[in-house]
Amino acid sequence: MLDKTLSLNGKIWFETPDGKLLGHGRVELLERIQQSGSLRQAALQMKMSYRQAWDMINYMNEHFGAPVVISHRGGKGGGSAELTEKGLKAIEQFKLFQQKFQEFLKTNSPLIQI
Amino acid sequence: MLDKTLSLNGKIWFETPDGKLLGHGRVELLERIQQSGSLRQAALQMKMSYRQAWDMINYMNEHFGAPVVISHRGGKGGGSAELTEKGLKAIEQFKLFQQKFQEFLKTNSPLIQI
DNA sequence: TGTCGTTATATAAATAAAAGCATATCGATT
DNA sequence: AATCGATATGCTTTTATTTATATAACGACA
Repeated sequence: MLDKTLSLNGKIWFETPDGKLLGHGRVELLERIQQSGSLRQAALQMKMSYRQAWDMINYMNEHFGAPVVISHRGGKGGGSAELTEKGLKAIEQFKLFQQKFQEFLKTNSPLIQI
Repeated sequence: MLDKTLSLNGKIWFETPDGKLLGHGRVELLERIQQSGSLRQAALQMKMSYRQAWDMINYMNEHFGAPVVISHRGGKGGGSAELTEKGLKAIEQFKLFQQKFQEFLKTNSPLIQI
């Protein structure tokens, strides 16, 4: 019998041998940094601590081949953060596979037979 | 450029509106119950506490349309646990989609371009 | 050169998750 | 009816994770 209350879901991410590198949450963080130009603002928008956001960016900067975010402290506005080409490419690529994955879920979910 | 150290990975699960219902871990637990006929043995094999294993089974029994495990206490051996048809079907179904998902990852992972 | 707001970082506090412990319950077998 | 080992479940303790707090560093600009 087909159970409509039962659905297939999941998540995907990019990883290196060291572990997870980029998933949905970090992509959203990168996008908000790109839009606001501020790590602090991005963290606030996502209701996460600045510390956690900084740790995420720091981890990515150290594990992608090159930094995904360049940050500046001091100066006008107190400081800022901006995405690198690598960061932009990472977002674009993840979204591509994310879209494919959503299609995978959408086509397979209705096929559950329990 | 193609980065061989970067790969696509992920996980899938069955869920109801109440949340996750069946993923890799619970499937393994069910399989070990099926093989050993004992919740305790299954928990020990997976190095998890009996309590945690019991909670998992209890949650599934209450959220699948019908129980996935029937347990008996007392009697010969002190008690036992066995999978229902529903439980067997759930394992089978999850493994089916899991296999499809692994193919998805395998074919897409080499396509990452960062 | 003093101010400002952000980045950067350590340390402490608070939450949440997991594990461990204790104990009751059960029924075939002896 | 006494025994046995597994199931069932509450409660305590421990561990891990997250969040909060404090403080230094920084550089454009007034």
